[in-house]
Amino acid sequence: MTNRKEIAEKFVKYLDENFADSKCSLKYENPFQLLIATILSAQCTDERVNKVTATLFKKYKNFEDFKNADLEEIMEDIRPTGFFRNKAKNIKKLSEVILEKYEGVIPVDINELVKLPGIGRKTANVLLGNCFNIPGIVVDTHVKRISQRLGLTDNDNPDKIEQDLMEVIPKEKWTKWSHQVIDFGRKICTAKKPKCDICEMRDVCKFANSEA
DNA sequence: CTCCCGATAT
DNA sequence: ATATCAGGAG
Repeated sequence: MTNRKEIAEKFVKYLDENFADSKCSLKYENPFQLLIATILSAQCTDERVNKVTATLFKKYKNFEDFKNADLEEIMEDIRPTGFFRNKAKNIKKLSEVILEKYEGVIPVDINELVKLPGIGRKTANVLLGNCFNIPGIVVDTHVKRISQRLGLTDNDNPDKIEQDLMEVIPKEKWTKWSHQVIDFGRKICTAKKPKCDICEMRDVCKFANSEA
């Protein structure tokens, strides 16, 4: 009998041994840049986001630049990241709100952040964890898939998955753990053909044991 | 639940 | 051709 807490402990240990130096793979120099980069990262690889932001941040250096920019032009500038119409609208609107309601300062509070257009708990937790040292579990596509495969959650809703994970992962590890799971998801526990043969979690993994 | 959406891997 | 990528909003 291996329960969730035991699986979580084993997983934390495994990740620390194999993904010790995982960190944010989005490139940024300040909270403004990480916020924009994370919005762009929805359903897009970080590699592509980095390619776009490399030139994007030379043109747009702060929220004023996005607020004053033409919407159509922002769309073209971020087009390769996909969902470019929604993302451009959200970035422009969010820039206006931060300037007008928050006096140009990003609110360091998840309950305020998620009120902003285009920002959900995933994006908010990325920003808070990496720029402000506020622990948060980032439930993205990798964390969701792997948590379900390992049986760390039975839920499909990201908010509920986040709650389930907060119960079994030590709070001080939340941010680091999220980066580690994402690296694990990219290299071992991939969506398509997971490398169960070389995965040390195999013996406690429902998914691995349900495969042929 | 659906829609938004381009680029790459399989 | 289809699945997938650091999701969020209506």
